[in-house]
Amino acid sequence: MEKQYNPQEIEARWQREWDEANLFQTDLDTTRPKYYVLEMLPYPSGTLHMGHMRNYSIGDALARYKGMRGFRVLHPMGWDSFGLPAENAAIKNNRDPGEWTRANIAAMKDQLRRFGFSYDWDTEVSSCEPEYYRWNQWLFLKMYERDLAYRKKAQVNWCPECSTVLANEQVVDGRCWRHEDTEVEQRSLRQWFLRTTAYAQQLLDDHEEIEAGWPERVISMQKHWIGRSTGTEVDFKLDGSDEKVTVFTTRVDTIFGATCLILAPQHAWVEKFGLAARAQPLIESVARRDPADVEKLGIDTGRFVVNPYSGGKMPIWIGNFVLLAYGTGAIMAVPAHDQRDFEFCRKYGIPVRAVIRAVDGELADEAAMVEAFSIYGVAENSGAFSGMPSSEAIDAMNAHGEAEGFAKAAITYRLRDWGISRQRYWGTPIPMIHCEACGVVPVPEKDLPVVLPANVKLTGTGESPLKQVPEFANVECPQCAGPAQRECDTMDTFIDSSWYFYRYCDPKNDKAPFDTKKVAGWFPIDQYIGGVEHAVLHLIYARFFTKMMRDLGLITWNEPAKRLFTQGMVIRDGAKMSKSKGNVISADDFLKVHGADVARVFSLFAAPPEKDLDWNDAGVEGMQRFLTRLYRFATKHAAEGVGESAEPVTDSDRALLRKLHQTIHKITDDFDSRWHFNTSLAALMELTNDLYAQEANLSAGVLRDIVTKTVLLMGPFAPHLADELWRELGNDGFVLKQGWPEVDAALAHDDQIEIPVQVNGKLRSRLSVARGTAREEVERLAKEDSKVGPHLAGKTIRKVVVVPDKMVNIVAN
RNA sequence: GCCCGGGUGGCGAAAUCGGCAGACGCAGAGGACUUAAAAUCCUCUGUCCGCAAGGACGUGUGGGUUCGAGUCCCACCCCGGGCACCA
Repeated sequence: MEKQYNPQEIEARWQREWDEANLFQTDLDTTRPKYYVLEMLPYPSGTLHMGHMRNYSIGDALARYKGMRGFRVLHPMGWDSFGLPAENAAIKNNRDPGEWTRANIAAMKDQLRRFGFSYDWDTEVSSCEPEYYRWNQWLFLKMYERDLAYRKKAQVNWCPECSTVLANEQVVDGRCWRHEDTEVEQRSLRQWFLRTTAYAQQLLDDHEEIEAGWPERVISMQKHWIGRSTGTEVDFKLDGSDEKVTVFTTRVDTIFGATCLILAPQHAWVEKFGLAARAQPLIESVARRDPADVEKLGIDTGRFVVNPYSGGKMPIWIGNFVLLAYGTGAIMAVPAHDQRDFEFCRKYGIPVRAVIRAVDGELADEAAMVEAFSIYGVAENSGAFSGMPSSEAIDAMNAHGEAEGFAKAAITYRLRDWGISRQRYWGTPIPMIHCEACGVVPVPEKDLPVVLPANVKLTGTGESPLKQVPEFANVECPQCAGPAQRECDTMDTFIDSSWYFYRYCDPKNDKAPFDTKKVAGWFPIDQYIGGVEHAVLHLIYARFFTKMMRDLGLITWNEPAKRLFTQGMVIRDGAKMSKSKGNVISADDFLKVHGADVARVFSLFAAPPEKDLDWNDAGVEGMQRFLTRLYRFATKHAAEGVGESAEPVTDSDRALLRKLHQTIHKITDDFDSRWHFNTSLAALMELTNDLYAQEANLSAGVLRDIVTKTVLLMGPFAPHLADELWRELGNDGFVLKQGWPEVDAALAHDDQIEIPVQVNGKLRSRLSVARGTAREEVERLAKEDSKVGPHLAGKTIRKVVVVPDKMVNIVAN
């Protein structure tokens, strides 16, 4: 009997049934192949947005598909629950961040449940709980033991709005990644760092292992971020002294053309020369500006260095375009062969000396130069190296410098060590103690976790809030038992998300971050899914942590995730959904009006998952119509054909069975290769349309077979509807526990096919022929075709191209 | 400036290996049912010429390769993203 589709009623009922049956519990039976599908865990802001919903709809479709294909699936979810929003909300509303966070988690978990995502909540992880963050602390201690965690005074990025330090990765165009309008300041603070640079080369090399499964874009962004360049480090002696300054250059072949040495304004020698105050305006002149708009500024220090290759004296300058953080913070300026140096030297009247000529040309006339000649050529006026091509000169000069002890080949990375100290409350306490007598002392492992104290007064002044808590801050030194101070900074929350995916495999372990054997049974992650905005933050940190944990002996592999998928953003009215733009669709409202299945199907249908999705309310109606059509058809015929043969009798039977099996083939292929679920759903719509069109001509048993398999195919996309119809058809159990429908190649096969006939590449007719018709026969039919004839009149056939079962092209003139 | 993507109807898109461009959905037009509306169902819908049959044109622009190009090659234009005074 045809029924009315009532998604809200159906969805609530099935969510209850799934819970009661523990349907999503992870199967630990190791006889079946495993599949680990992971979606990036959310920050518990309190409400799920449509970007999350899209991310999880993709992951859930995959998880359910793999489940139906016979894999035991690990499909976990958790909470990246430390972080500033909780603290800011606490200051604003005078509420405990923990209480606020846990209430948000409860609300979002309920929303996830109401979307019907197949998460195993027994593996849930929440990073703000001591059961989790104690292992952040433990890992930190292990890194400290291996000198991978260290403390140093450093120029750091300070966001006045966040009142805390930011990692380089969290600074975007000189502004805070959380506050687009807030300019980041530089402060000199003592901070904890993780030695990510120790893994720079491995992070690059191991791209090879993941290249096949990660988007090229992400790999290329990471390569650029790590920024390896090969070159030479050269020591220049201060004239009249034995002190040296080192510069890094990729073009040592140009060194005979160096006419001055330029220090970054923050370089140690600037202070040494007593010029720090004068150099300050140079620092400010480049702060948060587009480099193209910044005029080059310099200060002559009046000092000189000696060029170790040429023996010549070169003045030392300070320049605003030299970066302290890259290379050694000092450069040799070769104006003739570097455009930036050229601009600087011309402005300040520093000589230009050409030493590289084009391979088939002459040395440039320095006085007439209007721009630098910056490509490889042949060295001239370069002592013993004259006449050598650039690359040869580089090798020879490296060898010479190394022999003489003033230079050596070197590799420089753009990647910096990861500053992780945050002067905030809602994060993992750094497990260190400062003792006046013993210095920095690690908290003994047995004293972990260092628990974040509750009821802390938050003021947002920029001082670490934990300093205001004497019972936390004042502690006995573990070494000498004297009075000591705890480290009161907390860890960057990106630490939390750098290894959470391991914890899912063993979430309740209180002896170790995880059991090595348990994670080995699930890793690597078969498919990781999340937003591309994490390409250089989270995804570099996560790879770094995996390598570090491998070196600690916790795991044995190099890379956490075999495959990564980055889905597009959800856009509405031409902009990313955001509160400030007022174009947000609330998940709760949507569930009330349309239900979960409509949301899921719409988000998968409206665009292929890697592209941005334009949210369109009319399109949503269309998906509702599709689900309703399928529901009505299935319920109308639910009782028919039980126990009857599914052998085709009528032509309609054969046509629809063919369509069904072609659809199964297509969707299976989409899941296994391209993930173009928009076309999977289009195929299911076509099948549904055909069912309606042939409704009266189908044998009951065939109709039942087709409807049953269509319901199974819908399982990954609209799981509530699928289970409801599965039950309506008189079946037991859940769609998720059924096998994925098999393609019957014989049924999918078309015997009679239509092939286009072209004359000179233009479509003129179509032939209906049996599949496999011989070339000659097709050619004969094409030439005799009544629609083709007029186009051949008066012409000579020069050639006939026949692609069997595909097309015919008659070339004539 | 450098590195990635991308450009197809009114809109979201499809065309997976060089072989019928525009599947599927939205929007629109017309019709059926209805006292009426909603819902549902049916038909049409790239542009131009034509009563029609049919024809011409058509995947950012210009060239090229090919029997045949949205797809491959060269040059260019535009849009989006990433990085950016990286020595």
